[in-house]
Amino acid sequence: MKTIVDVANAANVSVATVSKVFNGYQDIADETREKILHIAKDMDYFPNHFASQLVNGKEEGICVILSMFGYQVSKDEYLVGILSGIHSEAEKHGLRVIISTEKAILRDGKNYVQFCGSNKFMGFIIHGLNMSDPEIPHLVESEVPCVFIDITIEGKKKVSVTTDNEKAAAEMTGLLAGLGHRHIGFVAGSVDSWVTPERVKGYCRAMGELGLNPCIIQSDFTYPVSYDTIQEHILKHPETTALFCASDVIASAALAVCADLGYAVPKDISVAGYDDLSFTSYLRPQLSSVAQNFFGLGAAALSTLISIYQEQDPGPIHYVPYEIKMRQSVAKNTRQNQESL
Amino acid sequence: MKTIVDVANAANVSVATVSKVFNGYQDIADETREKILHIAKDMDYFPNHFASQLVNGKEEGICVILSMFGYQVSKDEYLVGILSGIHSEAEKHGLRVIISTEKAILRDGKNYVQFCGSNKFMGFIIHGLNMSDPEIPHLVESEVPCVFIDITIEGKKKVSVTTDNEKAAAEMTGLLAGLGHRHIGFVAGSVDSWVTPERVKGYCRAMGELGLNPCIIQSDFTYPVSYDTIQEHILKHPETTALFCASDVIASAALAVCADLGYAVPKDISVAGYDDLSFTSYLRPQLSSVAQNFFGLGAAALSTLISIYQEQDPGPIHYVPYEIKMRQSVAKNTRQNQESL
DNA sequence: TTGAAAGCGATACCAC
DNA sequence: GTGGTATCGCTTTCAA
Repeated sequence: MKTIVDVANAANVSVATVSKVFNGYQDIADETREKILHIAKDMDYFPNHFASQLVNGKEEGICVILSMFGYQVSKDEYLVGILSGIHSEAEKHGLRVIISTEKAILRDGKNYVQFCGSNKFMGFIIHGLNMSDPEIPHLVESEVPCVFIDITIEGKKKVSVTTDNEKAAAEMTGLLAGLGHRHIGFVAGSVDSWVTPERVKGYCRAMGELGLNPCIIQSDFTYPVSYDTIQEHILKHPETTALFCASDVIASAALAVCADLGYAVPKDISVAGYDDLSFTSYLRPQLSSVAQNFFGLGAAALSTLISIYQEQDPGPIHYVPYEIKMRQSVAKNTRQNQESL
Repeated sequence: MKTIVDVANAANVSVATVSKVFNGYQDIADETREKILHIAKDMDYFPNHFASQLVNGKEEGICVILSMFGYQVSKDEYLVGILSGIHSEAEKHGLRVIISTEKAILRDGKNYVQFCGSNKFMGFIIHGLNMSDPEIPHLVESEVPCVFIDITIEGKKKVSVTTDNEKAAAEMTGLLAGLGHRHIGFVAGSVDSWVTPERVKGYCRAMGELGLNPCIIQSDFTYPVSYDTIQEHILKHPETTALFCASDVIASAALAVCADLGYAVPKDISVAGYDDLSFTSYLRPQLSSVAQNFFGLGAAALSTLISIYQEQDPGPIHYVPYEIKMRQSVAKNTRQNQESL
């Protein structure tokens, strides 16, 4: 690989001059600049990033920690949305983004704080964090800027970015009730997920305010478990006229259960999902859902990280707007089992 | 941030000793090593990555170029599969991976070759390349190791990694024909995608070998366009008993068209997709599909890149095995319009 | 407008 | 076992 010395020699100037050209200094003769630029391009020279970083020590990278990355299982579309949002925003600021897993960071016996310092990162964006990781407390106590997606963690220079799950769940519940539904079941996702209690809370609050009895159907985020759980529930509670599911995958299972049990959606049962992944509109009936803005979540995570890094205080939590999409799978309640009225 | 000097001072040793401890040298007294390690951890010191890189110049990073990243539109689940595979493999080799877009690389007037050299990357993994990019020819002519996913490009240290689209399409076509289908339509994706002609070729070859008339329905990879195109075709060609779609999204549209037109799937029409994204099993009927191994594609891309980098010659193209998943949406042809027999 | 030279932080060879 | 120091490639101040 060519170095600045090679370019300087070829151009018959000093390395200082070459350096100045690449760093936008204006006190260089146009002729000299052109010559240097031309020669550099010709030999595919560009300043060694490590050497530059070493001397002018400005951090210009951020690290995204994706716990579940590197495993066969992780193939969820929303991750692409988040990453895409992060990149889009990073591009605007000229920041480079490194995606890593805990395992990769922790190798060689180092911890997150050391890793950040060693690489001069502005901070971390963390998603899907495994809270049992013993190194996390140390990170949280440090002053390393961190943005957590979909989980709240308190600490200095620590901010959470998420959808307002409680509000969204409450709103969807209200909409279902507004369509005349009284027996609205909520199919909850995994208990160990941070978003689960939030969504349950919103649902329960809304039901309470409406004077309705909440009914939680505890499932997880997988299709097969959801299918079985929902089927069992419907058989036991035929009075159910609406199912609000904590994810679109769960909602797909609900749709399948209804079809297999001979219930028409939305005529007999209304079904709503959460996330609004792209396949929801491929389903028949098309799924109503709480649309999370994953791209926005990623973009917000990055811009929040920048502001923490710049010593601003954006507050402990930042909500990214959601949108409720009503499609074919939800309709007015037409069944007459509204004994609670 | 603390430097090696701070640690050396605190431990009352020289910087050389500290350096040796962090580089696994064995000629250090256990006692000294422990002391240094302890002090370092205590002040969250870890060798500055840029300084280390500068002196021992071993490249240990690879760059993934994702053209369509950073845009709202890209939210396809398969990207996560590919990235996940790349990361999984990178972790094994202790390589760091940088994900970037052309735009981010090309800023400051540099090109791909310069970017690679400046960052001491082992090479690039490129997906979704925009071939009209004027800088690409220069990269291809260079000796920079590159692995292209789903596109073939010839050049020194240039290898393609892909699913054998032609073979897979031919195989699926053969399976459909084996079930008695004679009028098998192929719904093709965007013409400007590299995989499209490959899949068309496989389909046509199989049809030809079976003595059947190929019938290409030209669409793109979007749902709405596919819906309209397929609907039009079915109305014009009611003899069609099977639709082989170039993607699962297209196949979802086909399923919807059939439902809306009153055709039962698979009784009246069989439908097959391509990709096997996770939502295919949420559909009713569950979609038969050519399952691409996206994780494997990513992992293979990285290991191939390593071998090119090491001056091995893995050949111009590497195929990652696919799998054909037969589910509910495909069945034996029961219609009697087999006039071509 | 250009260049000499002092570092940036870490590594590794060579003495001791 | 430990330490002195040249060196990696580049940036930037200061002089010329």
